Amino acid sequence: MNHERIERISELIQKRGRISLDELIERFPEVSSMTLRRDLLNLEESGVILRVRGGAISVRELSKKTEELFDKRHNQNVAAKKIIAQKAVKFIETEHSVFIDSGSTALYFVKELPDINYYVVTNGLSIAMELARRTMPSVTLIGGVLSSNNLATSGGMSKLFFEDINIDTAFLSATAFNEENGFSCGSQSESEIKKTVIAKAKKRIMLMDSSKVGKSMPFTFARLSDVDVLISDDGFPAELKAAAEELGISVI
Amino acid sequence: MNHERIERISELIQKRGRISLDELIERFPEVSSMTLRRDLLNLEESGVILRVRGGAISVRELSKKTEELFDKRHNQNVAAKKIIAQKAVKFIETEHSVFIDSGSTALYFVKELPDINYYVVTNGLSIAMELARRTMPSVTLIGGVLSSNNLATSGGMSKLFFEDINIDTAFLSATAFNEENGFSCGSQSESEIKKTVIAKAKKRIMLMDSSKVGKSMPFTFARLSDVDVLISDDGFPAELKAAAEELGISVI
DNA sequence: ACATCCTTTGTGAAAAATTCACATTCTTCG
DNA sequence: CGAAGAATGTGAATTTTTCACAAAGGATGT
Repeated sequence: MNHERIERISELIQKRGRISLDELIERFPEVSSMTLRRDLLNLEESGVILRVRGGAISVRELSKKTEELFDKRHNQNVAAKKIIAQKAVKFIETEHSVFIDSGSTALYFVKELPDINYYVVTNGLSIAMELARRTMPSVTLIGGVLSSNNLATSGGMSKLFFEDINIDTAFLSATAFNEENGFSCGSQSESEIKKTVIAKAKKRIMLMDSSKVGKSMPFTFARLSDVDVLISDDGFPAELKAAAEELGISVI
Repeated sequence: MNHERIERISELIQKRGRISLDELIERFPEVSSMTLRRDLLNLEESGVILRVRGGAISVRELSKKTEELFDKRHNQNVAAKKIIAQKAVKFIETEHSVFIDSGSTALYFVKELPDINYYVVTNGLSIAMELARRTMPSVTLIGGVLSSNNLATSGGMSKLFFEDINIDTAFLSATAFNEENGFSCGSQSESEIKKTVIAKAKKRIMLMDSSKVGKSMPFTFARLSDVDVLISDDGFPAELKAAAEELGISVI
């Protein structure tokens, strides 16, 4: 068995996610199709790939698929969130210290983040995990009690943390917004963190897809006037946009 | 398209992980094999399964495979770690406050943990994530700078955290141990946390598979005499066991 | 109720992919 | 060098999948 060829095939599949036998035959004209089949069988046995009709698929590719599936199930409005994320990335600058809130919109945001040098502070575990894969940004996690529904830390300890931290830009998210109650969320301790961040940050950017508008949650942590930039999607109500701009907020 | 049949097929595949077309034909004799094929095609398009020669495989099953693969690659000594984990679980008591170190042995440990009422403090993201799935234990995450190689927080902020925290039992892990340098690890800040924990905890339990013995890392955080219980696997050197027991440490 | 349209299902032939068994070539090692 | 064993090639046999079209079923509007 030619080990080098198998290795090359494996790499190819890892990189491309999926490959057809026909393409393998094209790329390795020096061996017969049967040999390539046997190579794939080999790789399948070692658990790296899965043979499917017509070729093979990388197991890693598959796990990515699972993630997407999971995403779709648990997150509404994926399209809107991705759009918001892309708009928000433009506000990232090198050498800046940024706070990133927990929440699923923020997760899409970090997925878009460039691999450049800045400092991230967050209370969201998923955010931290995602960023840990990168090389560049330094990530500081706010400590505290972990709430299992949103995988974010909060609580008295967390507030203590902020005393020594400076934040240039804060990317915040909210569970709900209406004109009467402003931006609100579902837990007291979470709202405390958000308040602290708002007080600390030089620039406050709110990421909120339009499905949150017109709703209300128990704990208000900010008014419209507390933010500097509001990023949303196409479904954002025009009258609210006007009202925000009246207050000097740029709505994107 | 019969939605109910497709649903039943999907469930079957989810439960069994994998199914052959022949078996489907047996289970659904009221429809033709072509229909079943079309059902599978459908499910594949919606991303739930993957069709392979002769049948189909659940995507979830595949991702489980990936995890195992990942485990094998990144963790040596899985068997030993599982054994250690099982032994360690016996030291958990309700209403206690326990610290769980970051590290892969600890991860196996939390997977074994019962779903009862106690308080967990940890600096390991994976640990926190795993526990967040459970209902019972309350999890407090130590804040600080996240190091991407072991997904643990550490640094000056972390130490501050411990001032208000009490720990009944600490489950610690080490990257290396030898008689000269004691228990050691690869980062200064990590060793600071471990030291703090050791100073705070009433009972100190070290989880260490035997492959770590006889090695040394740059930063020592504890001596043999600093721990109360040492949990390892069968490969643990008898003379070291004797030496530890001499010091009043119970070696399990 | 009936005709019409659309969707789902069934059928068997055609195509494609995969396996198999055996021949051949290439290595390696005594 | 020669024999044994591994790797590869070949073409036929087998299996699986696809395809195209027919039949059946169901909804809808007149």
